[in-house]
Amino acid sequence: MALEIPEVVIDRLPIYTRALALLQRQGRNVVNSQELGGRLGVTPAQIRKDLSYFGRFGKQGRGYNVKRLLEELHQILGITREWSMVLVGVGQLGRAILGYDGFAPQGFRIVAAFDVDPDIVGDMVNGLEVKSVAQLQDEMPDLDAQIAIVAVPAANAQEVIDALVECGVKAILNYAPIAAHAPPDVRIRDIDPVLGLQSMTFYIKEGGTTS
Amino acid sequence: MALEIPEVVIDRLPIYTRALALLQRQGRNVVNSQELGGRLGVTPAQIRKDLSYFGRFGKQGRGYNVKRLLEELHQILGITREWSMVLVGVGQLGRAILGYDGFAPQGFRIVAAFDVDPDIVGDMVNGLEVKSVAQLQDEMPDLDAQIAIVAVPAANAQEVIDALVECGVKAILNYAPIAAHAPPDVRIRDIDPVLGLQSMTFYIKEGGTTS
DNA sequence: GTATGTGAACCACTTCACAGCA
DNA sequence: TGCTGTGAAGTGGTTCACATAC
Repeated sequence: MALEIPEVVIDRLPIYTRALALLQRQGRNVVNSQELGGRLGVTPAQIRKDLSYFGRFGKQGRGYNVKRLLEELHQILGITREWSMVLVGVGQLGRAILGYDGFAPQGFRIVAAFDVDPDIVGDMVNGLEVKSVAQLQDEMPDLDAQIAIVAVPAANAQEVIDALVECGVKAILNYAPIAAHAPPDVRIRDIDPVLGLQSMTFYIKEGGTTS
Repeated sequence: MALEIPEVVIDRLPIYTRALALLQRQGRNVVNSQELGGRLGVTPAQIRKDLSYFGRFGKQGRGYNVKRLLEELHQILGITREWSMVLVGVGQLGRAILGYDGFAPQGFRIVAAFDVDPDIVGDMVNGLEVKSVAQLQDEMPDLDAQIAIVAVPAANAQEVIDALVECGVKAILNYAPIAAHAPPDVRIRDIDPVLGLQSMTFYIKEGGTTS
């Protein structure tokens, strides 16, 4: 199987997955690239090309079986299983993340939470006892978590990420507003709503130009 | 001035801005594209090319004056002013957004919050009285908010977005996990942490391939 | 007849490499 | 000498268009 799948393609697969899951809930059995593309704002050719990196899932003249394609995508993305995650940073943002109900239905579960603040360590938050970051090295082996969520202040984010990498974490969802560094075998996704706002203001700042 | 600036370029400017602001706080006066690129994981040529769309801000042999470049970028992005935003959806997620302390320092202020739930309407949250979405049309003209944040359940997100567009909103930060539609003159940014997780699992699912 | 899968053509962004300026 | 600004070259992703299969 191919080693040369563009990263943008991988980034689109979860979107397809999300749309297919919706179609399935709506009771649809079959969908074609045209309709799927229309719903997502993506060209039909794009969808067909993206899928073709992984196999031939459609039927000419008909389209794609929703259930089948959804299963294939789950397989491809590695989301047939549950994934355990650890959270570092249990401040306001961290608590919101712990309370976010969008992870569990998709198979992502936060199994431990860490903080530096001694006033917070020991607290029960959403059914989890907050542990000290000092214990990270000790606790991680038992947790079997390859994914971490970082919700600490910008100033401490890089050191936390370094520590997590040291513990063998392979994917990081970073909420701190910094450009984080990690070895090439560790994936990082940054979530910073302000960046999105700041790029949108460019376009609206004065009856501005539409793309 | 050019009408043909790639959207990817615009998306990078806030990152440059963030890094320059940090440099400024650290007391640095000058930076060259090499160092800035190193910090951000971007090639120096990329930075120079991106900036060249907007003008000539550097000095040969020296680099860029941090303060000057920062000001230019603020100007370009339209973030010299404050921006007012409205929030729709004051559930768990909405409350977390209201409490998020990352917006204000960057000049983004939530000036009103709306919800459908009569049990929530009237509540004071973070100093704002929650209004009914039914009042959206009435309230919006006074608020002078061109940006909206959507934090309602997926099932209601599109109708809320339609209503906001109707009210003249020009940019939407969408936290609902759907592919939202809007007219071309309205910008949308989606924030869905699950999509990020699902694309990362592709790479880590079994001692997986690094990019 | 209809919609997929895919090489080929196209387009857009990135990187190169060097002239030009401090 | 050192680093920017930028045409030109290169690269990679998107779209086209049609043979293929149902």
